[in-house]
Amino acid sequence: MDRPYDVFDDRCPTRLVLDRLADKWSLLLLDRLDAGPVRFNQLRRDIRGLSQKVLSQTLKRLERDGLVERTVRPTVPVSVDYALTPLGRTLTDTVAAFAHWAERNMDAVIAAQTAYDTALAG
Amino acid sequence: MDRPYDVFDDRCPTRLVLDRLADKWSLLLLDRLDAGPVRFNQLRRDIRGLSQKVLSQTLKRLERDGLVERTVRPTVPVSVDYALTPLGRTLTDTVAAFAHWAERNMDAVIAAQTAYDTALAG
DNA sequence: CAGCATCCGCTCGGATACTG
DNA sequence: CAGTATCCGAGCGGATGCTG
Repeated sequence: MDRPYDVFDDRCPTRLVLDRLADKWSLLLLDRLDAGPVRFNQLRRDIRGLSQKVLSQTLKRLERDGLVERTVRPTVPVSVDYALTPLGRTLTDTVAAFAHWAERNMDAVIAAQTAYDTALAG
Repeated sequence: MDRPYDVFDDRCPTRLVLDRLADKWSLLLLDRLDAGPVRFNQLRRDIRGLSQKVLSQTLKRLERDGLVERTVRPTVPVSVDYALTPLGRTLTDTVAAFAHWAERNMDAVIAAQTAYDTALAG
């Protein structure tokens, strides 16, 4: 079969999707949602440094792309939780791999940075 | 063992690494370099839409983080090629998964977007 | 060929205040 | 609780021109 989509082509629509996914907040959100449905303010608390505005924007985009599902429960006051769709769930392994990579290889990265910087200074 | 690093903590250094990796151009570069060493202008040509300035910046950051190795060969004129380090190679599976995901699930994403948009319009 | 330097528009994203 | 609305500064990144 031929390749209908190619991320290396800047006119390919996959670029737009890649642009959304290749985002710090999107990755952290998808990773956090893997454990199960989470409510809005809980996400805000869990993902440190994520402002309410950006959280709202990012969730909306992920929902539009079909990765996240928004559920409103008619309590008083209203409660909303976010969960991964089946489509979104196909990404969690990859997303988790990313986060795990940073945490597991941080020391190697720091070492490389130090070596790089001292090589310039020397 | 305890967890020395936590990407959900905004004071954790892994956030900085995640920020670098969670970038469209970094992902495309790492993916492109998986096939083997590539020269500067070749990368520029292969990754459509990537400007020379951003290519240069991104390569330098990836080199500093220890993911990419820069090799200068004393030809005339000088030729430079970039390759993945062993550390960088530990990421390529994940990176490839991302790119492949976008290409393979594009139709589902488009369908979700259309449904989302028409739901708003209706 | 493989970059660096500069200019600059534009968007991202933080802070703040307000609503059902 | 779960958002929306607005303001605004910082920086990403494209365009252009120049170098060894």
